[in-house]
Amino acid sequence: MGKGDFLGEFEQMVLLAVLHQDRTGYGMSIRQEIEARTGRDPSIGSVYATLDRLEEKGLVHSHQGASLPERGGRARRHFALTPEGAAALRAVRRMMDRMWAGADMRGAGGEV
Amino acid sequence: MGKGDFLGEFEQMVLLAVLHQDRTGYGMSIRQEIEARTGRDPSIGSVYATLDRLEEKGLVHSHQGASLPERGGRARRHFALTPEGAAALRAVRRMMDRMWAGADMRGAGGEV
DNA sequence: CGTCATATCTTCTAGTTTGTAGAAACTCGG
DNA sequence: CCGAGTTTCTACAAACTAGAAGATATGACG
Repeated sequence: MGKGDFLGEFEQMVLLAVLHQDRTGYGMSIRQEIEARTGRDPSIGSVYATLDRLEEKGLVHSHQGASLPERGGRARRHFALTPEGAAALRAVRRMMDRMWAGADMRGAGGEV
Repeated sequence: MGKGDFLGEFEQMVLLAVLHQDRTGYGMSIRQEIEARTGRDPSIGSVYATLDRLEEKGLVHSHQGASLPERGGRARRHFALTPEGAAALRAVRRMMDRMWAGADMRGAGGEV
């Protein structure tokens, strides 16, 4: 019924960013990973909101980082992919691959 | 501000289905294309809602089909990709490729 | 002919989930 | 206490969803 059976667009990006920084990534660094790769500039709030949703769904797991930041601040919350998260990523990838299969962009949107 | 600068997940799928059936596709057939390729079973209402949104954004163009259906019913509304739609598709593809680049799923979600 | 039953297709309505941004709160070192 | 680095909260906009309602053509049947 719900739409919650699939990954939204931004959820995919965040999940991939978590994968790229497995176990070491936290809010800020994940935001940066996305920015560096895509040029998008999501607000930090968006990232956390999505991260929280992904954790609720069991696709991601978080734990408090040891507090040894040298330079002050609140303890980091590190994220890691769960097996379910990895599976969701593979599933969405498979779906999109099928949708793209045979796509011919030459002349798309041509003569009206 | 809005999120509307990018393509949502389902918007991507619909846009690709339109591409695959360029100029001949209409609500029902587009729904089927998605189902056939991905196994998803979106309601027809979802498809039209998304198609309308895409047309508003100028990514898709629609026109009434000639009424020669042999077997009664309302006239079909055919869809085609616009140049902007093709560009949006290429853009989202590029973004996702960058997010996936170097993704290593081996052992992802491993030892907790 | 007329109008009705039926098949196709589209539009409308109403609600949930995702995505967004910015402000507020927390926590550490100095 | 103050400033820097982080996370959480609040409030709203956009995307997604399903199903019911509306529209429009054809063929049947009197």
